[in-house]
Formats: sequence, C-alpha cells, structure tokens
Amino acid sequence: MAGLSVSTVSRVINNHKYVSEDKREAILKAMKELNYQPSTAARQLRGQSSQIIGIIVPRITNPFFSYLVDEIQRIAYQNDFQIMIFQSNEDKAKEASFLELLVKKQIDGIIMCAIENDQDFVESFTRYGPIILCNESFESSSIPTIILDQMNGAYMGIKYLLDKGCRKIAYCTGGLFDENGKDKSRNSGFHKAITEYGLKVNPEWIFVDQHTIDDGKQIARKISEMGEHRPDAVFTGSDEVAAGLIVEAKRLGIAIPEELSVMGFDDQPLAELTTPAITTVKQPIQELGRETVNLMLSILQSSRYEPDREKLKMTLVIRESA
Amino acid sequence: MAGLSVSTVSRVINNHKYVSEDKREAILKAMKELNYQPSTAARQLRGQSSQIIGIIVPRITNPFFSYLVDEIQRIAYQNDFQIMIFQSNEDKAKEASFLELLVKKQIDGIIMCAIENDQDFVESFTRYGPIILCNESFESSSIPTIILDQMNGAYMGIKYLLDKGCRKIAYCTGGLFDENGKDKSRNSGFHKAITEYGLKVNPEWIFVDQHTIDDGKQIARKISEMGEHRPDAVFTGSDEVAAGLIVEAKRLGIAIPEELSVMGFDDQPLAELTTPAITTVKQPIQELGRETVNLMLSILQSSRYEPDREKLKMTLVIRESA
DNA sequence: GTGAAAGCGCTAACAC
DNA sequence: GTGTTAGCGCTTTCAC
Repeated sequence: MAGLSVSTVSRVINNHKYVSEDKREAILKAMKELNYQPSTAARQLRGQSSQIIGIIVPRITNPFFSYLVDEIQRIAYQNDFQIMIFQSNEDKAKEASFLELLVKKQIDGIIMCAIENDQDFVESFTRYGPIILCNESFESSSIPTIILDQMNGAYMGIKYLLDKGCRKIAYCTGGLFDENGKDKSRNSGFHKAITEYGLKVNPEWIFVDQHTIDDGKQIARKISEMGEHRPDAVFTGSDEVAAGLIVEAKRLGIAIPEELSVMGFDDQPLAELTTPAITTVKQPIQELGRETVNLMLSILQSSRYEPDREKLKMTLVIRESA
Repeated sequence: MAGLSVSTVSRVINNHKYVSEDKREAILKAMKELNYQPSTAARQLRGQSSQIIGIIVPRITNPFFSYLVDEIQRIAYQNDFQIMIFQSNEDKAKEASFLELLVKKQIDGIIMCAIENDQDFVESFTRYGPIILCNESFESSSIPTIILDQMNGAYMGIKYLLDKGCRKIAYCTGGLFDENGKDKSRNSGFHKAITEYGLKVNPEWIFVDQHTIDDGKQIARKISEMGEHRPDAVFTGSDEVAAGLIVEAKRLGIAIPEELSVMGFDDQPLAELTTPAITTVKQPIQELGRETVNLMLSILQSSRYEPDREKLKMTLVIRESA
C-alpha cells in the first residue's frame, strides 16, 4: 500500500537504521490505516521469541500466588512480555505438559512456583529455554533460583511463640514433614528453634498436608479433643489454616490467644479480618515476584541481573492471635 | 529418522486415516526418541489456531476473578486449550493492547470479564475472532454474553434487609451510581426494592467506587460520624468491603447487626471468617465460568452450545452480619 | 537506502 | 498409502 517492499516495511517495524524518513512515515501511515499488526506466529517461526513467559503455580485461587502473579505480570507487561499462567494442581502430568510448551516454543521461559516432578526431569527441559525456580528449590541444582529464607521465617515465628512463654508448640506443614520433602526448610527452622529451648518434637502435635480454611477447622476440633494433652500454641504455616483454626476454636470455646496462641504465615489480607486478628510471618511477595521476573527478563535479553537478596527478608507482623 | 516423508509424519500427528499401522508406529517411536514436539508457531502460521483463549479481568487478586479463572482454565485444559490471563487494571490502553492480540492471531478468542473501552471499539475486534462478555454487558449488542442476574441479586439482598425491618439502607457500588455506568443492574435492583417499600434514596448513604477492605473501613468511619443520621443497614456490594466495614465498625463500638446490618456480595471464603460472619449474596462463579468457556469452545469449534441460564441464579447466604 | 529471495516448520492439495 | 511441493508472514542476507 505504501508502494514499498516487504523488507523496508520490516525494517520500519524493527526500528532499523538506514530507512529514509519520508518512506518510514509513509509506511507507518499505511500501517495505521490498514490496522496492521505483525503476526506473532510468523515472527516466532522466524526464530524470534514468543514474548511470553509461563508461570506454574499450584492454584491461582491461593492469594499468595495471585499476588505473586500480579506483580510478575505488572513488570512483564512493562517489558512487552505476556504472561501465561498454568495451574499444576499438584499434578505431575499437568506440570509436564506445561514444560513441553517450552519445547514447542510457545513460551520463551518458565517460572516455576511449584514443583511436582523430580529434579532430573525438570532439568532436562532447561536446554529448551530458561527455567527459574521461585520460592522452591532443588538440592544443589544449576537452575537459577529465587527463594525466601523459609527456614528463618519459621524460626522467627516459633521463636516468638517460645519467647512469649509457649512450650507446647503444635506445627502444621503443607508438606509431609519428611526430611527432604516439601517445606523442609521451614521444618528445620522449627527444629532449630525448639532445640535451642531444649524441647522435643511431639508427633501428636504435627499436622501434615494442611492448606485450607477447612483444614484449620479440623485442627481446632482435634486439639479440642486432646484434653490434657493440648498444645498451648500452633504454628500453622498458612493464614488460611490459621483463620479456620481461629473461627472453629472460638466456636468450641477455646480462648485465643489465652489458651492457644495461633501463628499464621504469609500476611494475607484476611489476616487482619478475623477476631482475634492473626499474628503472622509476612513474606515479601512483591519483592519475590520482582526479583524473579527481573532475573528471567535479563536471561531472555541476555543481560546480567544480580538479584537483591537483601529485599527478600521475612518479617513478623504481630497482631492479636499470638 | 523414521525414513519417511514429512507429510506422513504430519498425517500421523493429525491422526489422519490412510497411514499404515507399521509406519505410524515407526514415526511415533522416532518422535518419542527425539523428544519431538510440533512447533505451535508453525501450525499457527499455517492457518491453524493458537489453541489459546485470552481472559481479561480487572485484577486477578480479586478472589471472584481468581475463582472464575480457575474454573475456566480447568475446562479449557480438558479441551486442549491454554489460557492467557490479562489484567486490565481498569486501564483503557492496556485493554486495547490485549484486544490487539486477537488481530496478531496470538489468541483465538477473548473472554472479557471487564470492559473499559466503549462498545464500538470492542465490537470492531469481533471480526478478528470471537469475543464473549462474561458478567458484563453492552446495551443491545451482538456480542455473545453470559451474565448473572445482578439486578435480582441486589434486589434479593436489599429485600432481605427491608424484610428484617431496616429502613435506612446505605448502598455501596463499585461504579459511580450513574444511570448507564458500571453496576447499573444492581443499582436498579436497589431502586426496585426500596421503591416497593415506598422509600427514597438518601444520597448521603450512597458510597461509590468501593472495592477494597480499606474502602470498607472508611465507610465505617464515615457512618460512625453521622450520629443521628446513621443508616441502620449497609448493602456493600462486595464481601471485602463488608469485611473491612465490620472490622472497623467493631473497633468503633458499633454493634453488628444490632445497630447496623451489613450485607456482603459474592460469598468469598473470607465471608465466614469475620465476627460476625457475613450474610451475603452468593454468585454462582463456577457455573458462570463453565457456561462462558463452553460457549467459547463451541464457537471456536463451530458447534452449537446453548448456555443453561437456569444454573446462573444468585442465592442468599444468611450468616450473622444481617 | 532499498528490493529480491531464501527459509523458519508445518499442512494440504496434488501426483503417483 | 506415501511423497513432492507450495505457501502461511516474517526477518535477514545479499545485490544493487
């Protein structure tokens, strides 16, 4: 339409030098009139990138992840990248099918905020594009990893309960409390703190695979039935579990924090809504998202970026439940 | 590698008939060994679809939308579609840039759960691919629309407050309470209910542009300062606003529901966590997501699908705050 | 400065 | 049943 060749048009689109000003303008004008948009498919095929970053999360309905994704997307958008969100739903096969999209070149890189498959399997995909672990990690892996100090987070929370005078501390985990499984860093923070106080783990007070408000309610019921052997505090590892626990404990007539201190984790919006409001360990979600996506962008643009680990500190938010 | 031509390979990938069993197996074997994955870019370029559906939401951190997206993605995944989530952040230009992806053929269709630009502009994109409005609508548009009966939802909520004996009902809206703007259906449900009781709108008790927990707290403070002219009930239009309102009202010594009834909207998980727990209007989010994505899938696969409007009814969830 | 032409990986029409 | 080939829209040499 501008009476020029495709190559000149391409040069204009890609901001090449050596295009005379008048022709550039003629082309831009024609593009506007035709409402022309270059086909991403063709550009991809030609060896360019898709300008899409994939993010794997367990579930987007978990506020921790929706806020994380929110921040990642905000920054990606500023850098002309789209985000594709995948929910692994703790399903190995589903996660694998997302990693395959890297092979298909549908996405340029993957940020994994959840890991279902084992290390070797995941690492085998790194040759198709960058993979970054976000708030998850493998034992000594070459995969770039941005991680919060979960061990210290748990340690801080437990230490606070101990300093307050609690000695019978129950502990909830989203994992299975095994040596090398999920949440192992938090587990060791827990161990470290109680060991410092010369205490031992009471297996009756360990609750595994805890995630939801309903899980929290269940715990309240179990604790209520323990009679003499009740703990005097619960580290829940999740504001949602803490919230459910508080609501149900109140219904059962357990006074919080007098009879039972409850410590959350994350500092989600709901933490200030319960009565009593939840004392919790705040994770710096925005900073986590920012460092992760900046690292990804730098890899994709083959520049350097040194994550600022200083910003990734957990903090204690003291409210009423402990 | 299998010693066969590309076309035969293509036929195997696309499950064509007329491929002998032995060659098919040879090809599948080679594909496995090479860890081969067809390039989506090339397939797209060849005129196929991208197998991606875009969803525009205001913010993914709003639980209403994260649950909606969760359901849509679940069903899309079952049908071999990926989801690309866009956050418009109530930004016209951002929304426009997402609609352009339809032109670039990066996505096959768009589900709009938020509308920032005007009708003509949005409709101009329908020639590039299907657009469906989800829980939003234009006045008499040809764009397929799946919508909940917001008018009835608001009516139910207000009616309940009136039946309980409240006569001084404050009303919050996420929009601006104008005739044709956002949330106009809810506004008319409100009008309908109070008119039936022979009441009038008190402009002092109308709160516009209310969305967050903090907004709710502000309302509590304003109401507290009204002295004699306090309302005896608030229809918040959002569980988050209701939650903030309840927390702050309690701090200010306003008894809920005795002095002030509070009605939420959505039935989000947090609705049962506050004290008192929130009485609210439940939106059938899963059904909404399901009908919407099924309609989209049917359009993309050029089959027919008749949305089941029966399932899209709002219900009242009575707890303690009203 | 600009244009012609090759080729990215795939599918489908056509030939055999 | 299988192979050959054109062409999707773009970028990038290579000529001029």
